[in-house]
Amino acid sequence: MTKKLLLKDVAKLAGVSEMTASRALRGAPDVSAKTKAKIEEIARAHGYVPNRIAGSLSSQSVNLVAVVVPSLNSFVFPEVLSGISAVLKPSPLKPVVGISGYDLEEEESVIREMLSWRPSGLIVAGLEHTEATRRMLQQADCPVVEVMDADGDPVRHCVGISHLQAGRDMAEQILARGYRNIGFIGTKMPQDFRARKRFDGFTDGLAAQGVTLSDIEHYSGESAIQTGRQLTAQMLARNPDLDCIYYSSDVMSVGGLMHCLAAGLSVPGDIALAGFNNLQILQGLPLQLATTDACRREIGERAAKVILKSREPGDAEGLVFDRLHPAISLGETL
Amino acid sequence: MTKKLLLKDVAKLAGVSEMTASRALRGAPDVSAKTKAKIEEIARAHGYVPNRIAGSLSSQSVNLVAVVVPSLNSFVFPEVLSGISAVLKPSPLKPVVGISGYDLEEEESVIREMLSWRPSGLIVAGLEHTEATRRMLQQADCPVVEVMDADGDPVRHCVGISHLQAGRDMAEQILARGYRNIGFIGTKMPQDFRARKRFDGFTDGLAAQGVTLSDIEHYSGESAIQTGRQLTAQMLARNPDLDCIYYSSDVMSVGGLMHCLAAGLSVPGDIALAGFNNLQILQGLPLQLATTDACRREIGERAAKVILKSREPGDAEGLVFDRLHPAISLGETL
DNA sequence: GCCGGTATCGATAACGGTTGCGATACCGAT
DNA sequence: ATCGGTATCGCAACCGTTATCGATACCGGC
Repeated sequence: MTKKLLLKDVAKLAGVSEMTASRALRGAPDVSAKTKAKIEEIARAHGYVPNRIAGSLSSQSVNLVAVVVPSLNSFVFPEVLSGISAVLKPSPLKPVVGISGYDLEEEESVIREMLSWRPSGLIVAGLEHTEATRRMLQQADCPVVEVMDADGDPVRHCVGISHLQAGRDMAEQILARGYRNIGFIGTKMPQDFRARKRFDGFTDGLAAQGVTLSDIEHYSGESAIQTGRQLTAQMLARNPDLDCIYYSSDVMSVGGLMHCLAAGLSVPGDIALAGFNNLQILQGLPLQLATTDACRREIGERAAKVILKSREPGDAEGLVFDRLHPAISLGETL
Repeated sequence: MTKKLLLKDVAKLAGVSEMTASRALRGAPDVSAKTKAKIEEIARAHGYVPNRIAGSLSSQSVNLVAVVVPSLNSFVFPEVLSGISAVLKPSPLKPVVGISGYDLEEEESVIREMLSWRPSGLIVAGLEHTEATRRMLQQADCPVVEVMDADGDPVRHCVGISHLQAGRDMAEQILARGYRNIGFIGTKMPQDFRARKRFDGFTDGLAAQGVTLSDIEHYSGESAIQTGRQLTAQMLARNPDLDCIYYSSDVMSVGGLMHCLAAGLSVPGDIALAGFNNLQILQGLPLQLATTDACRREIGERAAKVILKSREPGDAEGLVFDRLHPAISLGETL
């Protein structure tokens, strides 16, 4: 491991000034093809890696887009991420991920950390934040997009779906098919605001037709097939009359399906099942589970486009509020 | 959105020098409790967010650990990440993730980008890299840990398992249970070196007892339950005598199980199944699938510890080569 | 009341690049 | 040969913070 190589060293080796070397390596104009080739050759040969810390400080620009999501295990956010990456790919911007762990305090500290690097944009999941976070988002001198959720007051740009509406729509579909004895299994609400809204929308939609939930089960921690299976078993044990269960996540409804398979219950004959997200794991199961597509990838794509657009020269900074309309897929379990 | 607030502004507002303000906000010594409180109060009230670009350039230190993995969709790397995060949590270091997309050229560019930020450490999945990448890892002036894989020559530190051995072990277990008509379903090899090694180890283990694979199927793209189901169906259709299938990933073996359920095949009576990784989705399925635990979380934890240790003052920079020993779980499908 | 020692604070010089502008070289046209 | 214009390059200042070291204030002890 040799001494660390600086731009000045490369310049010296090439017999040019630092400035010329800098321009050559950045592909900036005003460098002859010959000197540029020579400088690049020398840089490559010696393994020069530019110091972007210095570069960014000087140029007052950082080609990074901060993306803050609650978790990466939940199957749902990686998809948003890949939408973002795909759109950013042809641009000089790169996404950088931060994890808030479904904790608003943690989110605040992650966002503060992110903003301290002066990114070119910030994408954050959810509309609920601490007061301090909202102030930061307000004052950040880069575009800010809140994604996933469209129920609430975005600080700046927003791309998402209405989870309230998604819950209501599913309630309607379920009622339309004659189910009346309905259970709900979802995450412990304080953590996941969107799941909470789906729950509220769902009960709302039921109430509109005079139906109330027959049973409710909450769990904490990440969703898992195993958890879905166990809670379904418990719920059906204590409430055998249930004819339908709505889950706050597909992962859980898969667990429900697994229980039904094991217990020899017919779906949807004995019990109907519906989840949310339209995760890839639904493909290939014995039955096509009912779900609502959360438009995860498209949300990511659109959010990234908002960031890109606001970098174009004459951008009017018109606030974007993109409400996508999720589609329900009834599958074979409703 | 007001003018951007600099340290000098905070200092002015507090009636102290920049230096004192800097120290106060960083929790550095040599500041009286009273002035510190005052400065913190002012910074908070005005929403001051320090510029870490400038700070890092000046202090010549960046509290970031770069983590480069092939993908975040594959269920496997998020777990490694969470191991890393957990260990890094009590330290000032934060992980930053980069995605190489199972592409060595892309990996090179991601690592170059990462190193240009001068992180405090680099963790990268796999031992296979381009020549240029190896040079960068060699010359990087931060600790570098290659993870997941232990079959090969690490550039510096290494924490992983032998996938060759994992494949061999599974072959042994399968043969020990009397299966002889064995199929393999795995990713298109050039992309995933570790899957390739498991394949090689597996065929090796079979060959040691005079058995050769009866059928092989490759697929490209990410693993998916659906893909596993389809390929299993195809393979069993053209080769009904098969008594066991080994998959390069649990996600695929789940698909295999789903096919068997649908086709009314008894597992392992008609056909035995085994996968790799010990993913969480295996929990809660109708049958406990055979698999090998890839020690994902522990690998992440250990790698992070290597980074932390090398930051301790008198560290001898002894190269770490940690081979973990994955355990096979036979489940109910072998 | 003087002294040495500690607690607290500030001026200055980096850190490693890039922006802005001025300088030089080179070219064809006059 | 001179001139204007363009292509190419370098000098100096600066980006926002922190390391270093020196200055000042304060305090108890004699």
